[in-house]
Amino acid sequence: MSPANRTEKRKQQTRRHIIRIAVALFQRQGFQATTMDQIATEADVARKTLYNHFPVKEAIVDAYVRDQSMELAKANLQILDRHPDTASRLLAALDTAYAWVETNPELTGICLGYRMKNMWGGDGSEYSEETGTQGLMAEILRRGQQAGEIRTDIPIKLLVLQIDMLRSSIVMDWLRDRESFKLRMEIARIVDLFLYGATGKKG
Amino acid sequence: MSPANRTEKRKQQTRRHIIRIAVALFQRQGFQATTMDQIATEADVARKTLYNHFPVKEAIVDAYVRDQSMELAKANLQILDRHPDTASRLLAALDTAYAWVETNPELTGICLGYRMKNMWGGDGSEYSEETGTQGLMAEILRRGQQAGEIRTDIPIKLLVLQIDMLRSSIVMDWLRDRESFKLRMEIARIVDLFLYGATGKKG
DNA sequence: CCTTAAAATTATACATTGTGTAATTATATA
DNA sequence: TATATAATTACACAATGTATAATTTTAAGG
Repeated sequence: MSPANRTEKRKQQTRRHIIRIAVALFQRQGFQATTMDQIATEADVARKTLYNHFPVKEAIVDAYVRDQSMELAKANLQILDRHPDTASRLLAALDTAYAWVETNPELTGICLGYRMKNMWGGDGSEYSEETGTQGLMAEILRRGQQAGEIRTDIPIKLLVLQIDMLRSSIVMDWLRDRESFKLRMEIARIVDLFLYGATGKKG
Repeated sequence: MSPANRTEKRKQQTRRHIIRIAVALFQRQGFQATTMDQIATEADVARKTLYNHFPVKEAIVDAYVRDQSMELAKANLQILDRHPDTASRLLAALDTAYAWVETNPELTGICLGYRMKNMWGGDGSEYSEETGTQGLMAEILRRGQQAGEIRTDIPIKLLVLQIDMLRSSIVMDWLRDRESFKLRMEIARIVDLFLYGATGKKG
């Protein structure tokens, strides 16, 4: 048998345990105020074990958000068929993503910052891992291409990045001043920008 | 007289001095291999003085790139009139920006990572400071709006962010594998994507 | 010129982060 | 049971970034 039955299971178990403990601390005291030492003590593991699983503190948040994103995306994949075209599918998908953001503003900020840093500063190994939401977006765009609604001369990866950036920028603005506007009211606008570009001319 | 004549001048002087010494070390040994201690010693200032001017090591690179960007943009502002429309102006502006990136790949990566992290993770104070290139882009788009080529229902700031992201993503790909394509060959494609969106339909 | 106030630099100590190495424990395989 | 592998652990360490107070430089006023 491969060395990945009880060993691997146990490893994933402690990994999940660390995430659970850490996120609870983050939500209670804030991310900055929580030290790796504290997480280690609270989770009853060696500090080194934390670093075996997560290279930096932000990576714990990233892992947590990825898990959440994956679940959200799975649920959303099934309701795509209820929508007739790319525009409405994007609207629906973004709407649920925003709902999560609205209830987890702190962690969202940490996570976005971490991913952006890795996307550009890192060696690229991290960026390749698709999150749930990104996979969902890719699927929507793929269907759009088949329907002739989305251009095919741009790699889907770049299109996903672009819509992701637009989404993130709106989230960013909202994180700055949460009272200034309702998050989902901006969705239609950025979807339109994404689809028809800066000229706004619709064929 | 305001307390900002000799004092401020002297401060900016040490600031520039630090940047000059630090960047030289980065280019000689690499960013990671250069410690703040080393920069302090080499620049003949206290380590604490570094942190008075720059909160983290990456901020030194950011400051340097900002200076460079400002000079590039100043030169470019004057040749905008030679180009007839928004598309060709964007092409020209991006072209010079890429030229700089091609000769400074290392620092570009560090700088992008730092800015992205601050843009989302930080408190926003950093993001508001426009770089030279961003100011140039904003000016181009403003003229485009006046000429009726660019939509006016989206804040220029968001449009600038978007083109900046597209630009950065291409740079990122290029940093990963510098032989895979010529950087400026991709310019026309992303300008087109920016102007006409994911549908690619041109009015 | 001398004094005082403000600002920048410095010296020092410190908590925290992240890494490297080797010892220890638990699991898989033979 | 014996052995190899993988995870966890203990320990030491370099470097980052922060906090505080002392010291120097400059600005402003009598």
